[in-house]
Amino acid sequence: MRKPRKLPTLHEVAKRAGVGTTTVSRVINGVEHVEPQTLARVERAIKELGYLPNHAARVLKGHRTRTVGLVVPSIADPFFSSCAEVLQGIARRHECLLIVMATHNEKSMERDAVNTLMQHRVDGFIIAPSDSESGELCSLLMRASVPIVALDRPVAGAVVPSVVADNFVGAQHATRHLIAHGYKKIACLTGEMNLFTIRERVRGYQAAMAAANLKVLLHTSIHDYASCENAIAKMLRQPGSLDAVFTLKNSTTVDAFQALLQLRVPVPQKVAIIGYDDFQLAGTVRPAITVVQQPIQELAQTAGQLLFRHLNGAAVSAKPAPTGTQKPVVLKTSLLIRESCGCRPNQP
Amino acid sequence: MRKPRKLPTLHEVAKRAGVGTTTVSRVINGVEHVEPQTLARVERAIKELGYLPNHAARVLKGHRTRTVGLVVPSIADPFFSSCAEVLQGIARRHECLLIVMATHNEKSMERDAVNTLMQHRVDGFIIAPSDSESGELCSLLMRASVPIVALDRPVAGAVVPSVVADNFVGAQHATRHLIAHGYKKIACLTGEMNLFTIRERVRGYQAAMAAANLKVLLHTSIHDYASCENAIAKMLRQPGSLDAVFTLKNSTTVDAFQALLQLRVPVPQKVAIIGYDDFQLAGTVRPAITVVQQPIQELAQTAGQLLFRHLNGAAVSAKPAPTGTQKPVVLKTSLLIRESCGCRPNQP
DNA sequence: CTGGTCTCCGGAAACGTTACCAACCGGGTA
DNA sequence: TACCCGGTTGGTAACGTTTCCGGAGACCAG
Repeated sequence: MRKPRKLPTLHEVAKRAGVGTTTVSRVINGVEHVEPQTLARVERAIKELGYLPNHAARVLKGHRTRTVGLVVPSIADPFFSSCAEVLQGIARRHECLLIVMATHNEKSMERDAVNTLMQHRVDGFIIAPSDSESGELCSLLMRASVPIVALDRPVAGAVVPSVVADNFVGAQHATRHLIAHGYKKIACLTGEMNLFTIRERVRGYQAAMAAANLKVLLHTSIHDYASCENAIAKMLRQPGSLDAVFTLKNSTTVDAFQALLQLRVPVPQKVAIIGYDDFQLAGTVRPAITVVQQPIQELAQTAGQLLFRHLNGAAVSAKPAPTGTQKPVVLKTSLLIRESCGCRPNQP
Repeated sequence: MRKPRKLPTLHEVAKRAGVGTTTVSRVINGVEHVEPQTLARVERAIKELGYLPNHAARVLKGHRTRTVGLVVPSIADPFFSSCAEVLQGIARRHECLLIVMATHNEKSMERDAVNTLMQHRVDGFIIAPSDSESGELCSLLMRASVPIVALDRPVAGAVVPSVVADNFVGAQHATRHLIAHGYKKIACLTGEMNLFTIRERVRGYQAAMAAANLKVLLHTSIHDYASCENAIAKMLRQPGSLDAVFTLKNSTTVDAFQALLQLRVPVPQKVAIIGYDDFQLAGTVRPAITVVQQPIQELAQTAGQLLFRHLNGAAVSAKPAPTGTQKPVVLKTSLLIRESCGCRPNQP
């Protein structure tokens, strides 16, 4: 019962136009040396038949698929969906199709995604690797010599070029800012510690605290609103044990802020807060929330540029970098100062 | 200089395993009638060579691509990226690949997207049509008889099944709620009026206002924060000319809310506000914002189910629906009552 | 008139896979 | 012995393109 799939082929166009298949092929590829008259005939036939070239057949013959894959933890996450949007634009400009796959930070899904993409013979990869899964990536790289660039997180045993934000400095800067305000009991609410970015941010926080001789207050098991409110309430129970909160993840920032409001803690008079990653309404809410802002657009943009430079430019040799291991491209973050850190709107 | 692209083929696997290509094909397709011993040999060869089937070649032979396309205005938009996430999950469950394309509500990009997807011979489409562009869709439908389902907005001269939210009732309900609170000067800040969803919401607003004998206050040219604040400030200048604001789009809600705060207008004591579409922090902000909540998950889910039912189930005949035109599936919205409409947390 | 260089065109061989068909091999049955 | 049959195999023709190669004219110089 499954017959209908039958689009016109190049042969049918050729027959209808009374020319050979080669000529039709030349026309759809915009090759010159075709008489204007025959060209018109062919174009008419194409239009009349509603012909659309069969991508699979083209790929099978010529070797490029004009397709690149993007592998990210989630499409719904604002950070990665922004990246996807930017990258799709870049791909479009290079007449490429972008295929986005979500891994939910699971190894098996990541493997699946890469596999699927390889079966589709994508010309290149951009991937936000779920940590320490680079073995497979590298083997794929060598085997197929398909260009890969890592986004947001470097690949562990990395010989692949990567573009990341400066998580360490970003977190360090934010923590120092709180310290400069005179806060001493600064708690850090992390996200999943198995993520490279989170670990870097923790390191930055720790470095700043250590440099100021302050005690590190790390909470690594916050995963939803309840646990967040719980942790904060617990700290508040002993007076003077909490000055400020530094949250390392978007959703945690929101949770913590909401918890502080819920617990009727004046922000920032009693407890200040800085979050990592900007979000919608962070500036609208009262008090407006100070955050570390990531250069999302630039991150995606440079990753895309890097990939397409490899794709169009010089051949990808077996040794991608003459220097050995690739230095990752590190992009600066910036502290977006609003009110929740204790600053007045127009004052540092 | 572009040599390297050379993955092992089925032939090479066959040669290495000392069997025919047919046998290898049987193995990778999990067909029975293969002796355990040869199966093992083949599987070993596959592993050793790192063989991955060439999707293009498979497609060229058998006719299904196990690929579906999703065409939406934007990937970065939370509404559509949530849809994409859900749909990708469904596709995965059906062993299909989802390809997402953004149109930015431009006709040309929509045409491009559909074209590209057709060249890739996707098995089916889910599309949020940028209005009144259904001519092409229909022609494609008939020509190629590839299943399409419309998401969020119906196709104009629709013979294609569609899944939409009840924008009319949603807006009507919200407006009535404001009216019930005693507000009389209720302004409606629309989004792009060429979008079906927005027009429906406007209709709902108008219906509710008319039923209560109230004057319609429509603002159709709000497109950013400045114009939003401007419009509100202008209305406030004449005392008693603004009771409440009903915003029809996510970003407009945020802008309007921010403008009211900026203008030091007590919300909801002086001016109430209800927005269309929920968003992060809508419940955290003070006052918490009442919104019309759309059934995003269900929208995507039923669209996906509809598509895959067509794909797997009965053949898609030339006349998709025996009844003629397709009735769209309409999903209920709900009014998420918080504070900005004038309600106290636990009171209607 | 011959030979060479253009321009325009078409035949046919790939590309990597699947599906059809035939073949082989045991062994059970007449 | 002749026959058939079910479980295993392999050869080979497609699928719709692109590309190589060669042919047919047209034109010009020697």
